[in-house]
Amino acid sequence: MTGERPPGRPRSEAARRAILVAALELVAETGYGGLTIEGIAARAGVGKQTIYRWWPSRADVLLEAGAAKADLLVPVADQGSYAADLRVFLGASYRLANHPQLAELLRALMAEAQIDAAFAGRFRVGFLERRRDALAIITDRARQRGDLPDRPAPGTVADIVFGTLWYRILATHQPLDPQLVNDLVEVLASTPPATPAGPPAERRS
Amino acid sequence: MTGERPPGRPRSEAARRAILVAALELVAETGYGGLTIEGIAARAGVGKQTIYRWWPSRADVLLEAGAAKADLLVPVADQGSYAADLRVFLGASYRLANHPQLAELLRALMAEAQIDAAFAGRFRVGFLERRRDALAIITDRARQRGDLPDRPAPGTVADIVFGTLWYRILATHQPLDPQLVNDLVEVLASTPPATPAGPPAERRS
Amino acid sequence: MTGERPPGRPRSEAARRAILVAALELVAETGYGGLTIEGIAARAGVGKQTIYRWWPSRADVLLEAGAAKADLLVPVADQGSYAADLRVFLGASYRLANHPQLAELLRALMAEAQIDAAFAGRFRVGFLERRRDALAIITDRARQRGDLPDRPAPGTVADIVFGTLWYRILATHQPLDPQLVNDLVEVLASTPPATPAGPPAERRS
Amino acid sequence: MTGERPPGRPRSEAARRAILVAALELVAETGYGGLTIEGIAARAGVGKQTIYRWWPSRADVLLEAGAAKADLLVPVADQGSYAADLRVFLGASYRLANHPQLAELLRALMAEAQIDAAFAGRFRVGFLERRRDALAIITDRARQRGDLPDRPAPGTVADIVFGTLWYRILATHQPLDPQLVNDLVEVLASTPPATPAGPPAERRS
DNA sequence: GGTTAAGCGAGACGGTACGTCCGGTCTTCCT
DNA sequence: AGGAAGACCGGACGTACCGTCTCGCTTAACC
Repeated sequence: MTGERPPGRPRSEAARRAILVAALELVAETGYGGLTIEGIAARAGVGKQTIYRWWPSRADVLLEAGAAKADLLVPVADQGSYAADLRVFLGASYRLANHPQLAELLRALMAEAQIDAAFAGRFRVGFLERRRDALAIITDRARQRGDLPDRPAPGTVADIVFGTLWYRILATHQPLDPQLVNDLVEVLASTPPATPAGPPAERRS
Repeated sequence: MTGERPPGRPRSEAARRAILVAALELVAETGYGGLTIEGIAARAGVGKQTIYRWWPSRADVLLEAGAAKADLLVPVADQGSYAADLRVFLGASYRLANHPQLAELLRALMAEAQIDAAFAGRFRVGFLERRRDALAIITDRARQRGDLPDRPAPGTVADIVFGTLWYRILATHQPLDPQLVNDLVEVLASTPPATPAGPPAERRS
Repeated sequence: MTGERPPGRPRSEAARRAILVAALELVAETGYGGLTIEGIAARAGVGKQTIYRWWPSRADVLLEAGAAKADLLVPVADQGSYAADLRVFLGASYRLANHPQLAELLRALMAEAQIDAAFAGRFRVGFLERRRDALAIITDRARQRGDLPDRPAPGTVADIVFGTLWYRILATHQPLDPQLVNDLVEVLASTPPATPAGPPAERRS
Repeated sequence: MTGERPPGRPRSEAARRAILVAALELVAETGYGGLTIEGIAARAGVGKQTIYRWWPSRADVLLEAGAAKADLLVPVADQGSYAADLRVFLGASYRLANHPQLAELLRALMAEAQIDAAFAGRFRVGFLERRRDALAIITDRARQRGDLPDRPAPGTVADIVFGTLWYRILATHQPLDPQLVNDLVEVLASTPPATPAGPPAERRS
């Protein structure tokens, strides 16, 4: 059976949680530049070795602390149309990124991915691709439904959507903006939010 | 007169250049994580103090080394239409970001901006805003010309264009892609590829 | 009765012996500086707790491993005269200390005694004083026999004899030397080699 | 010329002295087991690197701190006879070793020499051999003078003298003892301190 | 034959110090 | 006054062991 216990003292769930909480608090308070393994260990009341035993770097601690949240909090339920699905997905994503603490965490993860190539891989698999997969559910459904525009391929849609979101987080520090959601939905789903009748009147003057 | 020399020995141009070259080489060889002031100084045959005297951080050395290039190499000359202007701008930008050495430099700058708030400001003013200003020339010209779509506001266009570019650089490490340029131009300038009536003479990059 | 068994699982003699053997091997291979509780446990195939349960420190493991040997192997049988007794005692002691493995062990014990005061007490009682007691048998017998010089008191004799032995072990790493035994016997038992009248039958070692 | 300065900032004499003082204080207060590089650095107000730059180990700091003292404080001036020279030398040595602070230092050095073979070599050359050389001055003078007993060779005299001294320091912690000095002088120089007339009356009963 | 009690291998835990790296500052002489 | 050299104080790194603490599992004696 797979349920067998390995020998020896089992891992402390309390220590694991204390470490994740301490890391999130510290990155919110001091920024990623001020985040150190020693600081996390001290705040969590834990030996440094306990951190090194389970995570390869401080960024991996943050990754574990933050990865699940995005999955759980951004819905991909069917809203009846591609445009509606996209709008709900974008709105939830942007709302999430608007929590200062979470935005700081995302900045840290992306920064570390630029510095440490090994972490970049784990970040891609454990976070970025998961988010793309979530969006793929929406585009797949739209294709089956028949209301997916055929020119910006789903992969390009993901590049544009996540690119715009990340740019706001990393470069302008203003992730949320309802108007931006409207513009993206309009541009990608060709469905002006309030004017469903004459969509592309302003396309060419 | 402003042209008066301050007393004492003038700044060594040779040292300045050796430092910039050493920094670029090192960031290309070892990545930003392996870039240190001591390493730059050793490679450039320079005292550490000489670096600290003129730059606030290692990232600022890179910023000076790389900032001017983008300005010079991405043209904003009038191509006759908004779509054409955009296509040329995007193509040049993407081509630039496709140099591995330059992409590594951009990754380093964006990473440091997430870690060091003071540098983030200098990076915004010295690089990001300059790129947005370049794009603004194109949208301003399009507005005067009359072929600027009014729904995605110019600022949003910049978010989408640069967001997609940066996302490719930071997250997927595949910045250049002619198809992506096509899709963005189509989506933002409303030039469906199925409309051969338009002036897509410059489509081939 | 004292022979009653306490409840619970009895101490494992196999583990005890494995620990003593592992400690002796490791101290011989890596020196005392490379001897660790974790290393002993790993080599002996034993949990660390099993060592901590029975010995206060790694040095006490060595003490138990090596203490008995000296008692057993250095004879104090009556040789007929103080000089002869002394000669046999010294010869055996020096010969013992000439085993490299045992010398390394003695060095370790004396070193730890300088570092850990509590161990120093156990070392004195469990080793040093036992050796002095063995020598005291010889001096007592000489006093009763009447051939004990009265000026270097027995305690001083012990200081000189063991001092010289330990100095050779600790400082010069050349414990054994037949000529040294001769000199010490001559100096302490007043048997000038130039006086062939005396009973130097046992001179040749 | 040899007096040329190397380039760069010269070594700080203040830091060097602060480190030696801190090490001596700490070893006296906490014993060698409680002496750490970090503790020395903290007490001296010095970076750890400054210690590692100039000394290979904490014991070498103590060696430098203590080595010169013995040379300076134990006189080898001519007292007119071998016995008198020896008595003065022994008295000064024992008096020196009776300073608790210095005795603790000597214990630390000898202990470390048992643990670290590389340090043992430096200790021998930098301390032990120097002390033997000092004693050799006395035996050489005695030989020239003609009052050196010929049987315990000078090397053996050194083994006995320093052996007894070290044994008292390491094993009994009672280095000084005027009676011990008398006994050693008598035994090695065959000159009872107050009874120069009938030297060896009690030699054989 | 089940209960109780302790020893045992294993290994995670909170700590402390290690020896190294680098940051940013300073002190020296030279240009 | 700038610059090369390099020592300085400081702080975090990642590692090695310390001595302690759970775990599940023997291995006995006792009921």
